[in-house]
Amino acid sequence: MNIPLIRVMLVDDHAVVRAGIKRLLEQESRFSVVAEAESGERAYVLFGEFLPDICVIDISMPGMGGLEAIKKIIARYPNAKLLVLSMHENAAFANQAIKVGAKGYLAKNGLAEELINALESVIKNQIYINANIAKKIAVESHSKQQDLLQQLTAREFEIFRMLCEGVEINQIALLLNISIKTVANYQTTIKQKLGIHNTVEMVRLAIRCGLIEG
Amino acid sequence: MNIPLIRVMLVDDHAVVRAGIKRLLEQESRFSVVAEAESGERAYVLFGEFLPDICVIDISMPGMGGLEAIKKIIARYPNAKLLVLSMHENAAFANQAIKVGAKGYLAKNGLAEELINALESVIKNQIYINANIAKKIAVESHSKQQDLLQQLTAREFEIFRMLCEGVEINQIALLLNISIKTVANYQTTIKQKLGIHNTVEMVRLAIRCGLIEG
DNA sequence: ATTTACATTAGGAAAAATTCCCGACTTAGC
DNA sequence: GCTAAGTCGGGAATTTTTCCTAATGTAAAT
Repeated sequence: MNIPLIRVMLVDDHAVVRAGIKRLLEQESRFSVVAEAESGERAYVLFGEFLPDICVIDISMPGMGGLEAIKKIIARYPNAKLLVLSMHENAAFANQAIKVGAKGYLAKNGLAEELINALESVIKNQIYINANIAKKIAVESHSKQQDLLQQLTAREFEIFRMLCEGVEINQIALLLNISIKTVANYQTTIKQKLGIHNTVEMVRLAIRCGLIEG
Repeated sequence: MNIPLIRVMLVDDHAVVRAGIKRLLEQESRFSVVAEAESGERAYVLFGEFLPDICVIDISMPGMGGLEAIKKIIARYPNAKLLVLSMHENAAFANQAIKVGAKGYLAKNGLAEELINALESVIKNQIYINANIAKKIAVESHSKQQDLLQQLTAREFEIFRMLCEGVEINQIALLLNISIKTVANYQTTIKQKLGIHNTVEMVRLAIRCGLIEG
């Protein structure tokens, strides 16, 4: 009896990490890495080309970023199985990832076995969220700051993150293929929702929430 | 003829990354991962216990962090071969790592082959630094962050700090009894001197320099 | 003592960013 | 079909930022 291999695609801007995970998965003889992408843009293209059974994707990548890639992929392939493997063990990121259509969220500091488990859960059409993060979601979701971030829509959150990363407005517009005006307007509503009056407060809030590092 | 395996220790807070790199190295049949640590504290303890031929270490870890661990290890074992594998392709980080005694610095977005090369260079008592980063060091080494702040005049520094605290320009003008125009002009020259293009970078620089808390 | 350098202070003009208000379009849910 | 919410962006007014210029004061250098 020959069980077909699960065809996996890896998306991460770190080649070493990709190569490592590839070895890791292929050692489990039921996985086969059929494609790798180093950016959100490439991920979208390659997903259509290879139509993998599942895609492991990092969300904090330069350029388009993972969330946007997930959104674009899900828009075209609503049943795409996307498992987020992030360095942020952070409720806000996990929430947003699931909101835009990811089927799982897992921190890189998890065990290798957990990655395998997560992959298999998602393959079985389940949603997988790391236990620690699930706990954090439960705990943090009652903190004021997290509530604030929860108010943001997916798009707002995404733009908020980019703004806090220091990406300039015209760059954001370019990367997201929307007008500068739209980004500027988003910025205003984001600040309003977060009760923030200037850029400095915005960055510091983002740091407090673990969205970006100091 | 039996070549002895090179005994490697891995230090990274991401278990998945560790496991991946372990597979990656052990596929190259001349490496053997003899120990793994998930924190700087553990790294120091385990290094003494296993005395590996070489240690691959991430510097951005929670807790003690990699730099501090490197310093402690080098203090006890000055000939320890420590290769930094970091997510930051950044001259400042590389400088710091080498300064505290690391024998190599490599970004995670490099190729898997580069990791192997780096390991072998360091084993041969060479210093290995990724080409891109070496270039960056050459360029940036004359403008270290702390030196940057030293460039600012007293008034500039004062206004810089207030700006980073989130005090609005008209408030600053009021507090210092000078014109809003003056404050605005200062802001421009401050950004120029610091090589900064927007408010976000300004805040993050201030946090990195310990001027304000995240 | 006079020059030189530079820090501090601003104004004017132009450019860029932000805000506020509004409308269009799409999608999900009842 | 209707409604609510999310996404997108134009128009106009306002604010912020930049760039240029220049007046002062002060301290070090010649």
